[in-house]
Amino acid sequence: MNNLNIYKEKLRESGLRPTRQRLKICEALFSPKETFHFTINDLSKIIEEKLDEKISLATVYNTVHAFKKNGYLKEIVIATDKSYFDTNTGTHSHFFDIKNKELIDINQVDLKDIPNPPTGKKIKNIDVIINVESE
Amino acid sequence: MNNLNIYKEKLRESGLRPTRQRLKICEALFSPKETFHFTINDLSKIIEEKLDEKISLATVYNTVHAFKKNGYLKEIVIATDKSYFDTNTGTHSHFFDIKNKELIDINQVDLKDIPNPPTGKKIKNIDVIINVESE
DNA sequence: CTGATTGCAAATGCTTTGCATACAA
DNA sequence: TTGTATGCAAAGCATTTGCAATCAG
Repeated sequence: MNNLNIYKEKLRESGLRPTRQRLKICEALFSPKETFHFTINDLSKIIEEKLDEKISLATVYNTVHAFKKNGYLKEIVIATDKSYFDTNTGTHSHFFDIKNKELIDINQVDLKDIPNPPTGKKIKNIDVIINVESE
Repeated sequence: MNNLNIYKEKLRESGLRPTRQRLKICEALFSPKETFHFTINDLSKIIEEKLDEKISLATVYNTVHAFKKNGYLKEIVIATDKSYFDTNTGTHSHFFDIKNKELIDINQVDLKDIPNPPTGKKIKNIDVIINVESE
């Protein structure tokens, strides 16, 4: 695997030891051509079924959070009971179909006017979710 | 209490029986002059401490969901592990300070261009959350 | 070696459910 | 009376934690 060394390097840069588990997780997340959305449970299943490796849930949680902190993943805030993540870390927005929990990336939606934040606070980021439903 | 009959009427209109518990919840939610944000647990505490009544959590959950379904409450989608609700049911947006879990209402933020939804789907509503942090 | 990482199982916290009891109409 | 609502405790889930065993450097 050629990407292996890239992943190792990436991890080391972030002060994360390139363990077998983390490399598998990198493979699952970053080797697909297209970016995608997933829950922790999705990811765990992908690794188990497609990459033939069983990684403890605790480790998957740890790693996903570490990756998020280092900017390799983004969390998507939607009206669900679980956390969704996105391997697309560029600035963009989403359609969300709450019925089938389907997420679709779209170009960033710009606002007409960005309101001034309360005194003493600064804007960190803006989440825009366009909720849709089947007609 | 003068509002009592208004609440009773409102509940009946929605096919909800005006029980003692539901009326207390109405009082907690709709008698304050200002709208506000809350979690189920917040609401439960308010009723217990300020209205001197202990209502089962299950009932509070039931009622809040019934009120949401009938449009008396809105749910706010933010990056937290619990559900937040808003007694302000008008169209508006929010600032959210993730550190202290503080929500602030703002006028609705309009988008420059609303992207076309995927074929066969229609837009239901758009959530805009402006995440802020203390400087 | 030595601290970082893993994995398991237990714990946590929010929310939902089942079901007997109480209540509104 | 009769279906609705309540309340309790138990169950369900997603997520986190504690800690001993394992691994990377």
